[in-house]
Amino acid sequence: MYQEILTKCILFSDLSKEELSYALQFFSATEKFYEKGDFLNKVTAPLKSFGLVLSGTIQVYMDDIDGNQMIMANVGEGDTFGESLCFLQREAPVYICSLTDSAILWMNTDRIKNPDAHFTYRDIVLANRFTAMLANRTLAMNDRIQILSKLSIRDKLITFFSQYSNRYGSQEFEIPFDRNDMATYLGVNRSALSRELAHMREEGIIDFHKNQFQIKNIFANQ
Amino acid sequence: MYQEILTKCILFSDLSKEELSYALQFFSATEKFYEKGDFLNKVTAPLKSFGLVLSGTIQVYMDDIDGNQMIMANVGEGDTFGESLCFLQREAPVYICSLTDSAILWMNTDRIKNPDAHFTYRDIVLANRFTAMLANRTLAMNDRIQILSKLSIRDKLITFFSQYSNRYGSQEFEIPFDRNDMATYLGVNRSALSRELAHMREEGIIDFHKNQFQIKNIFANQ
DNA sequence: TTATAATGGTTGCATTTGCAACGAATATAT
DNA sequence: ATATATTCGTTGCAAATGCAACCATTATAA
Repeated sequence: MYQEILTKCILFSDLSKEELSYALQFFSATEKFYEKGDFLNKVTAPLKSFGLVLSGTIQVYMDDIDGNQMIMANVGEGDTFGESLCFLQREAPVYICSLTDSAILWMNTDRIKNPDAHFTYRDIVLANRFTAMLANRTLAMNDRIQILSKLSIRDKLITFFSQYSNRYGSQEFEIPFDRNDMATYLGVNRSALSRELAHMREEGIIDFHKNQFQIKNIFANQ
Repeated sequence: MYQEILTKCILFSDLSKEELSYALQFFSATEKFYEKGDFLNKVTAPLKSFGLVLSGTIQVYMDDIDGNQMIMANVGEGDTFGESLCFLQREAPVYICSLTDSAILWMNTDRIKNPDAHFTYRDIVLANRFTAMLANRTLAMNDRIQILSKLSIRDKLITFFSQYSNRYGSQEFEIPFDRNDMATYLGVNRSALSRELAHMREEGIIDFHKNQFQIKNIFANQ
């Protein structure tokens, strides 16, 4: 049922039915269901598993030094969370909360970290897929850091748009955020973001409608 | 000669002489020397290796959409670069340039990605060390994203300081940046950073001398 | 020593941006 | 259908911050 979602994850993409079944077993995959508002972990214990969101949305956050909550990630369908902490068996004061009703596929890396004598070629391939997942994660985080490092909203937007444009090979693309999440991703205030988007549209640099954006002549001004 | 530097890298820490030798061979390690200003890669070709800086400092950057150069990383002694791109064999328009005279240990992940029939237990262990390196990298990038996501310089500094304080388990610590690099890391203007640091000192929240910082009562105000 | 470069602090100013409040439009639930 | 919640844009205002220019101090080189 969740087949399509699984195949979106690099761990399980392009596997035969038999291989998929083996992979799920290799990562000790078990499905669990949560209701809106449920907590997925105990803060006191280190993460023994990482998760793949099969349906719904979950949020990872930690308490800030001044008591506020720092949102670390909103994780939607097909995306994973906690891989690094799980692999490193690192303790971290993170809370994982289900924003909607959700289904999570919990997995662990025990078979990678504690290989037995029968570690086979396909085990190595699966371990490499896990590594590739982390590598992809660092590249995605790097993209975000590029954006966040820009000093002005305008520059952040230009970087953000050009990344999407490159990724899709097109001047026109849809982004997976609403304005609120977009502002969070860019690290700016929502209304200031709206204002800057309006300015850029006035200047003829971009056009947009809801999540659909079009780059017109981003190089022209500035 | 570079023994101490190697052992700082998770790939090579706590290895016997014999194991170290095997690890170097496993990653096809070869040393190369560069002069200040030398380029370490050809932009047109994908990265076939990742690097460990044995001495000196190198910089990774790419051309921005508007022709400016985006600095992606300053890599100092003992730190690595290009692991993700190398492992994924991903092409990316990055420039790698030596800021000083430098010595680089080039390595690759061929033995991980193309395991032969004799893939042994210690090969698995080394592959896992590589994975752990990536996992650590994502955690470090996450810390930086936490900081960059804050909207004010004050909040960025508070987050930055509390990370260091947690890491060293002390209210007093030394940071590895000069003011310029610190401003870049925090994603703010250097003089604005100096100004905010001065304010925080006036308010008795922190004290500092050069790279030596002391948190006094960061919780008090705000 | 002297000269030069690098580093860090200070400040005036213009601009940007966060913030709050509000309203319109749309979506969702009852 | 009606009510309610969500999303998005707009705007006035105050505060934060980028920017540039300058100076002091320290480090480095000649």
